[in-house]
Amino acid sequence: MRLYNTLTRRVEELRPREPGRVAMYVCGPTVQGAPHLGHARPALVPDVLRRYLQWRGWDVLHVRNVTDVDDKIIARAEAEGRHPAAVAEEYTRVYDEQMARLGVLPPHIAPRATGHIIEMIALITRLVELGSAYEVGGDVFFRVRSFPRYGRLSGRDVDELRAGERVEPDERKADPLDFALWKAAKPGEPSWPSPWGPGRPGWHVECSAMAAKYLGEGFDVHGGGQDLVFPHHENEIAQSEAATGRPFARHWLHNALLSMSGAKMSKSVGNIVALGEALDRWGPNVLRQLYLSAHYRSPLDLHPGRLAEASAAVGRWEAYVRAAEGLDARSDPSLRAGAVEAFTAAMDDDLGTPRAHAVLFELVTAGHEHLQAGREPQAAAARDTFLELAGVLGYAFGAASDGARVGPLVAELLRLREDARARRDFTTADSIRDRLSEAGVVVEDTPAGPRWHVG
RNA sequence: GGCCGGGUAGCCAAGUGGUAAGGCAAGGGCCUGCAAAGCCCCUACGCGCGGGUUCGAUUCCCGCCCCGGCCUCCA
Repeated sequence: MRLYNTLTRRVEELRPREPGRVAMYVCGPTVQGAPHLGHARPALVPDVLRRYLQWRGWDVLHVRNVTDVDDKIIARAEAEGRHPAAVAEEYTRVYDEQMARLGVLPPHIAPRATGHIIEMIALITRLVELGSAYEVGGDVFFRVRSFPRYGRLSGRDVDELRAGERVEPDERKADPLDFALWKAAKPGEPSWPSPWGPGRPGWHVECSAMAAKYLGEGFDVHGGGQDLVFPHHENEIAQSEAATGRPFARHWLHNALLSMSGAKMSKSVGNIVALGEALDRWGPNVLRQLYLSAHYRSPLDLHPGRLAEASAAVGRWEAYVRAAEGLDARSDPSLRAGAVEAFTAAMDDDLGTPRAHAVLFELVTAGHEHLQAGREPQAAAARDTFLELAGVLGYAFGAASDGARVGPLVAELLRLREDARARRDFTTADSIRDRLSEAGVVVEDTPAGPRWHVG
């Protein structure tokens, strides 16, 4: 398995600390509101990596944190007259629920920042002892220039950073580059006791503390959105490595961002699409197809028509699964072997999901050809291989349970329609089909009789 | 200004030092009572622009242009 490593700017072999066992930490949500389409990509990319590695027989330990204390959560709580923890709790649930709908496997551990204040205080204390951090009036800052490798991940030179250019720096900092590890409590804000007085943690320190707690030093993969490379991940490295003297994470995985018709997705532009609404409208497979149709390191631009394309693609897949339903599974092993080889080659090469999609399309085309030629074992093998590989990417093709309750009714109507067709009463036959279509039931005539599905 | 991505057909998107996967859309055909689904055919003399290296470059090198991101606790 080869993966691009932001740290080295190269595609490198993924060599886990323990052979066959990958420890992965991914930056999760700040639970300040409902997730939007942009939040889905950094959840889906690690999900696909994890599913693929597991399919290849590796063990994966997946940790994704929840940032449940932060300025925006506090601001929202204040505006709504609620306790910040209530806001965080609500949106943690919303996030988990929507990730489940998207088909993202839940992480094995989902630590919350507020549950790890003690670990963070211990880390900060250590940094203060070592001289890497200093306290000023209840705040504690990390001394960036004390960490020689600062800037390595993001390719920045400390002397060229324009800290303070866009935002007035806190004048108590010894250096404008320094960042907060601990923030003294302000009235009305949540706070915890600490050696520096009541306060709350800075953002970056939670990931350092929680990754260390659950994955230890030098774990394998650390992931997140590209926008987190600087300063968040740079700061995580500085804090962690300054404290331990050891490498923090071996492989840094960053997904490119999403744009909407060429524009950044942001509240001020007003082009945010809520993940929940997109799921309602398109369903998990279509969204997943959309995200995986581009390589994870390429920017993904959404515009009208893009979702429709993904929907058409998934529709083609679903149509084959339906067409090959019920075929005996006496398989043609050569068919699976070839597809698996192409699929594996694509995925091993830095998670080449677009090429993996091509393998799926080719399986579907081959399957239809076999089906049309009456070669059922091969058609069944194409279906089974398709379902297996699509499953590795997280696609789910369940039975059409939606229609179960109306099945007998539809069957009766189709029987009436067949009678009409036998009489060449096409007006009645088409009327029945049209009415079913209006109700969401698609009818397709085949040599073996009519088939129907919801959709 | 610095750093990081990206610029391949109408749209999306792989890929390679030797002549461009796959999908969507469009067009033609087959099948069908008509559809739907499916199958077949068709679609980039060209891979942002200009140089260079080479027998040969879209793929390597140099310069430039355009788009996006980060440089502020944005996924």
